[in-house]
Amino acid sequence: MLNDTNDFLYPEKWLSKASTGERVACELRMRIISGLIESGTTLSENKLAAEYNVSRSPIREALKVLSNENLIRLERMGAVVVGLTEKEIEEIYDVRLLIETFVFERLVKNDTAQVVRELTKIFEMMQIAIKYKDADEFALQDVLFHETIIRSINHSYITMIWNNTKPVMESFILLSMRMHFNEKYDDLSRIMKNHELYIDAISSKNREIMIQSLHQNFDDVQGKVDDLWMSQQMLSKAREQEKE
Amino acid sequence: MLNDTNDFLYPEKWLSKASTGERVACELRMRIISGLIESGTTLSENKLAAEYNVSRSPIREALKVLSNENLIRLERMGAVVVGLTEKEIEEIYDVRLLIETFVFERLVKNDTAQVVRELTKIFEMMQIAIKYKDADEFALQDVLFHETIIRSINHSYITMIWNNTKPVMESFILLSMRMHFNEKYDDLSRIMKNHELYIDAISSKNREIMIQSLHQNFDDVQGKVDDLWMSQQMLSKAREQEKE
DNA sequence: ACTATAATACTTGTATACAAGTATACTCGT
DNA sequence: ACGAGTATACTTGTATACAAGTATTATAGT
Repeated sequence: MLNDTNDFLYPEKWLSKASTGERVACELRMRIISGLIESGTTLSENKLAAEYNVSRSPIREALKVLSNENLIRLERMGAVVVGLTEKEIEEIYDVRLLIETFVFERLVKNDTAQVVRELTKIFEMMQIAIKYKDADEFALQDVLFHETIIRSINHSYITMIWNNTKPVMESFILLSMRMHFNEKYDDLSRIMKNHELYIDAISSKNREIMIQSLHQNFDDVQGKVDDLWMSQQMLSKAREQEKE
Repeated sequence: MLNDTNDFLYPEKWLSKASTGERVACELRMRIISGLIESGTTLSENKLAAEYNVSRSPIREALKVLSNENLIRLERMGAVVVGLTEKEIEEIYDVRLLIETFVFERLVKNDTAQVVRELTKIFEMMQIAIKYKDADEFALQDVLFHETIIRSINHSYITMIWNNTKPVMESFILLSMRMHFNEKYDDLSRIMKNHELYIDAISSKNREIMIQSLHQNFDDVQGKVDDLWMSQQMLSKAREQEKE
């Protein structure tokens, strides 16, 4: 109905106790970021409600959420899809760099034993995810890793920023991981190395290592951008074929 | 009905083409930040709808907004007011410092003539607001000043952060300005001096001056925190008297 | 007096209904 | 053929209705 080849892009198991509105938001987000819904498209509440077989209430809720995330622009008549270009991806990582730097400066003033413990656990979960080639789980843990760092300083407004950027980041990483999880083991080991570096930096409170790992992050992002671009290409090709 | 002595805290003229939901959000925000609605209170959609004589739809919308701003926590039964303590105010200014520093680093790479022009205009508007003792207008222009700086670099996610922090900041500054506008002319001139410094820093692209003005900002905030505290005291006294 | 259970009153989430406004398309007059 | 104006089909914003679930209170049994 929505898309013959791939009804739901967002893992349903992550939506166990989510409301209809959240589900729609997650699904729409994935469809926008993956390029399945092209930038510039105008979405109508009624059409979406019909498409997803729900009422306008949850649709409105979802659109508000996506609007907060800068994925759509709520206009007088319809919601215009903004989408995620390379520029936006760079910008979202600007923000992550910004807040993670801030968080690090706070972290080094406190006892980091607890957070290091948590991060190590997540790190090991990521290894298991790799072992069983579970791209979705890996993406989930990857995002959780950074979330754990950010939330550890109990800064309500930094947490707020994270909450607003997380969904887009999560969807983006999810798509990217699905794309190259099975082939590019080199990249994965590089990502794991970098996460190890993060833990080291926090554990030793060493600013130099932190800067190094943040920089490596940028390289990872570049890879992810390429992946997303590939993903969007593939999806649009699939769509073309569907039309035929 | 809402409050015998002061029906609306948020300037109605700023809500000319706002929806009911936005109005409710603005009003509730002011009531929470001013301390009229105490932290820990549980708000119910039905009660709010009855109180404001509107349906639950705009109330729900407003609560979602306030939840995004960390002023309330949406729980299973009711929305719990978090409020704005000194800690949160410090944190919101952490964020502003963070993003304004980031913006400055971007700004110095571009031509700043246009933004300097805009800032100068706003600066003059602020002077007029002082001249006519219009605290609300002054607060509006003050917020607009920073918004202009932040939006000037066209960074969608930095703008997003601004959009999410702006309402709280605006309400906070509004209350603070109303509190001491008539007495403390010294503070006002200090604020104006600081804004002049901001313009100088951007105009000359001088990092030293920028840091100086950002630091002065902190002093201003300290004053504002005192004002808010005073304001909350006064309002709660007024409430006590009302009860008698 | 106290506990367990049942009834009740409240909560949110979703669906539907309605009103006001806007863009599109069509018709009529020239 | 073409422009003005109207009709129509859409849009959102708000109100209301309903359903499912939760906390509270009252009641009954011991």
